[in-house]
Amino acid sequence: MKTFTEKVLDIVRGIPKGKTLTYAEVALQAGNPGAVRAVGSIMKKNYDPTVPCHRVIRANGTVGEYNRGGSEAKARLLRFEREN
DNA sequence: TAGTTGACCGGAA
DNA sequence: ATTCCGGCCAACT
Repeated sequence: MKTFTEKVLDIVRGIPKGKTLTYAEVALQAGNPGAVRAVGSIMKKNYDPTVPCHRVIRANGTVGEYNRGGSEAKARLLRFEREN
């Protein structure tokens, strides 16, 4: 049984290129459907480059925030990956 | 141990 | 359509 954090990181790590998951979806797959805030906290503190956190967006479709270049870089990365 | 914070969400005004 | 409020869970101090 891994910790919630580990699970979240693992899930995000498994997001295929060109695909985007919402924080709610990640929390759901991690086993805590209502822990979307916790997911955000975890992502913020975790700087692991093996975790494509830029593929995690809000439930309403907006990109949300990003610790590595801001929401702009995040949105542009997503668009690039999606077009490819 | 307890209180505060946050890359959120959904409903209400 | 936009703005405000409460709730939810893990990490941080």
